[in-house]
Amino acid sequence: MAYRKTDKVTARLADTRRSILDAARGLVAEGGFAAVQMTEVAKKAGVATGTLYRYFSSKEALCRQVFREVSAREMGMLAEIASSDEPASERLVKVLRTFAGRAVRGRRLAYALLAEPLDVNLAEERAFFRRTHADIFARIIEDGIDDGELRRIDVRIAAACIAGAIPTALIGPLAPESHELDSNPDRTVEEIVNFCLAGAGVARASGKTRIKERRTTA
Amino acid sequence: MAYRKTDKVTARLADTRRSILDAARGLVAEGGFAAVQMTEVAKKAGVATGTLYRYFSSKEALCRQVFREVSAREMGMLAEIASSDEPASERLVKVLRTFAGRAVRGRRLAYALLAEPLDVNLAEERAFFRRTHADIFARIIEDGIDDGELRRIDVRIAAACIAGAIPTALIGPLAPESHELDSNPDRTVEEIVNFCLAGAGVARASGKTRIKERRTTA
DNA sequence: ACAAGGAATGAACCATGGTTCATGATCGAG
DNA sequence: CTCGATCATGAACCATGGTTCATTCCTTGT
Repeated sequence: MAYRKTDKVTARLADTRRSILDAARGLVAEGGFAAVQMTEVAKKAGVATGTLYRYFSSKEALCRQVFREVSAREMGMLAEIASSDEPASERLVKVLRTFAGRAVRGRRLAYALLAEPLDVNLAEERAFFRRTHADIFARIIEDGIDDGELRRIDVRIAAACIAGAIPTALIGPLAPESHELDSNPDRTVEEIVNFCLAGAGVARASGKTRIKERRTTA
Repeated sequence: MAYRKTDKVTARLADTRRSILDAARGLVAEGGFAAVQMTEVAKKAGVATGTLYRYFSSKEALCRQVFREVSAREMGMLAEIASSDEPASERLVKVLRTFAGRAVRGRRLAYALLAEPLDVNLAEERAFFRRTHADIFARIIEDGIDDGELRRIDVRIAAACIAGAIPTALIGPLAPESHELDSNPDRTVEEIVNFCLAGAGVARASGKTRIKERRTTA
């Protein structure tokens, strides 16, 4: 007979694959998908460029995989909260806080996932990611309406609004400057969450918002 | 003496410049900035590719100019409404309706301006465009708060939320499918506007104000 | 009409960066 | 140890699309 992969080899292959994915993910975390160049990935992973193509059929395939892995973690987190059995408004608050909070803390990665200019192939992946978000929001809002907790609105549109408002307010070019954000991310998150809740018709249980600053932009 | 541009020549030059810009704008309207290729622009404008470089120093310069011209019209429109002396909540409603309404009707162009993946140079231009939007929203909200019409919120964040929610809900991958949108764009617009108003704390006075929106569309 | 520019041309050029492939190293089985 | 098969290598290749520039065509003022 000829050749049959032994476990050790299989493991090594898996390792290499992992290290390629890790390298790519690292580049994304540093400079977004724009910074993913095959030569760089190879260098960082400690393999030759040609090797990349033994594990991924193309740059696109590699990037897709990275996108999936990174986004899966986020989605899972939100999905879990969403499926708890608390009242809808409570779940909504938690989901929004988690979404906004995680984005604010991992801004670079969040930017790559949500807002970075990227080409059509990856845009597809992002579309899925966003749709999933929106679905999670929509589901909760729908529950809330069914239970009479929320006023009747078009859940899909409200969900889309939320899915757009949060990233833009946090990480888009409109976002408060980084230092500002870093100095008090929780305030910002809270404010954004409030906007979305109000938009979705959640009667703001918490009475205190204590806001002082009110800045006119330039 | 040698040569001095005559008026006729100056006019012709201006014409050529215009036709180049128009050609580029046309391509943007059809396929976004991604569809702007110098050879295509030249063909469409009826000139040689080299000629383009007599009028614009680079592709980037051309695209920037196109972006500015297109976005200026939109911003002017909103700014005008915003500066009227109606009560803030009224202005806010009008501005949002106009923004959303125009985007929905010129979805392709709106996509190019607001959401299309584009490279950093143009992204700068877009950032300015968005910031201006947000400033307009912020100004109105601030007025509303000062007049006691709106509850106190962080105006910049609310403005950013609005600026993010509208495009996403309308033209992003989350948007209702086109046929759906086309069949009843006004409903969708109204629903989005409602979300934003609620988010900004406008007590929905709505006895349904039928507003004739201004069309100046290209 | 003609000389002296400016304007227009478009094929050639070039930079970027993804992909390939001939070559050599490594591995499994007999 | 040796053979056949797989894996790894990285320099060469290629496609895309923006930019250049030698050449030609037009305009202007005498």
